[in-house]
Amino acid sequence: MTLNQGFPLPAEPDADRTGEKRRDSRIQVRNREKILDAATEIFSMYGRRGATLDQIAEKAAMSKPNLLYYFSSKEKLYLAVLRDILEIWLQPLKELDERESPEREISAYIDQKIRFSQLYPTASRVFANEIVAGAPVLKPVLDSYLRDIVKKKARVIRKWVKRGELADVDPYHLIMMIWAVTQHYADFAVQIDSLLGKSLDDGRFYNQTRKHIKRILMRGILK
Amino acid sequence: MTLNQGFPLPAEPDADRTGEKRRDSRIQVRNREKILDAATEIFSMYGRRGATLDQIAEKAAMSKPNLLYYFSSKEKLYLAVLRDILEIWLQPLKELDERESPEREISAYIDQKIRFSQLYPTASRVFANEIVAGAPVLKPVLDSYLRDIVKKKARVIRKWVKRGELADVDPYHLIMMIWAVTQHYADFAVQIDSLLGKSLDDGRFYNQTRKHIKRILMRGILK
DNA sequence: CTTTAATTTTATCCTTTGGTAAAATATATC
DNA sequence: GATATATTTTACCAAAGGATAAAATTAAAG
Repeated sequence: MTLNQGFPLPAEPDADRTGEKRRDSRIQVRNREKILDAATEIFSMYGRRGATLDQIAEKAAMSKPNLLYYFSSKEKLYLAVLRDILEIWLQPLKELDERESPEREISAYIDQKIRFSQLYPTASRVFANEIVAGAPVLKPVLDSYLRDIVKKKARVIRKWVKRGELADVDPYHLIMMIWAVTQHYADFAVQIDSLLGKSLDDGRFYNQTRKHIKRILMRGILK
Repeated sequence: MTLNQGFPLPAEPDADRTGEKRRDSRIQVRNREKILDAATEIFSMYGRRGATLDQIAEKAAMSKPNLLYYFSSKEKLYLAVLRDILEIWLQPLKELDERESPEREISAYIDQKIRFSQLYPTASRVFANEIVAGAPVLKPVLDSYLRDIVKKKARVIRKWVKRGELADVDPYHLIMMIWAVTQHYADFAVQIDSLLGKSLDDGRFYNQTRKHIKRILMRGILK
């Protein structure tokens, strides 16, 4: 993963990459990524506080002090992980385009969200964990960045409603409904596995899920 | 809270209430409940592993050893909290009755679920946390108890479909969709607060949410 | 090949945390 | 109100966990 760019989280103020040293060596890149992947997994299982550097270091196959050489504290590492996630997470929403039909746009949005659940279930869980925990770290971002984007997109949906292309739905509830349903398949994957013995990794199941969600939701909101 | 009865989690084998002593004194009941409430809150914020006995004890306004007098370990306390939650959580599903119309039954089910999200948001979050974390403790319960109930109720839904009272929906996906959407309002409450400045505590918002969810879902699944 | 800079390891520190022991206090029962 | 039982407090402990220092090793540059 690691497509972190221009993200609105406080760009870690220092310690990591101070004073604009020579940029990431090959080894630097490889290890940072190894750590971020390991951290994502451990944070998804134990949460920001329950996760330990020992576990992460072990999963990343390096010593704890070595890990701390790349991310100077647990908190910074957690931040780095979240930064990566939020960017991917929000991308699809930004693409909702009022000039297209709601049928096409919302359908595509659901597709992308469920795709994300398939591709990055662990990342999704780190995010879920952070929010369920009360967003101790992300709260400011939710209050500003997320809020703005969603407000903008709510306007788009409202326009569709006014044009009579969509039933009279509340934009916010609709968006949250889509989030809830699509993320559920990543966040509550164990439960789904217990009930059905399936996961989104299974291509058949993935498609069945996708279609089912879309069928019900689209029927529910189209005129 | 604390309506724990006949729950399928391993009835704590000993240590608490060994050898059938004289039953809970008034003080016993009061303190157990105080602790369970505090624990629910702390576990919901920090997870099973991130939560500390110190925090829980402080919130319950007693010393740590005193707390340990009532629940002999953190793990036992966590179990006790989960036990309480799961019972309430599953109750509504058990009530789905094939002899009634799906319109009425599913509508009532959604009502009950969203009600639970309003009444016990913190409990819901402890549960969410446990599942997101991979259900380290509840997995066996999901694999047996939950699985059986859901299987039974899936049959009910399938019957409605066959009778032509319901669109051709997959029962499992439908159930999960309802879970996802209703629990979302408790589990991701911070996010909703960030976006809308509202919570289910607000009676107006509660009703608007309830109706909106039902409108879309019912439209989506009724013939 | 050196020399310099980047990376990794080893040893260690201090704090937090789950849990225990035993004394002290309060409550209930006769 | 004395005795037994239940509850609470105080004082600890060992292990875990985040973090640092400094030595050792490896890689890069000239």
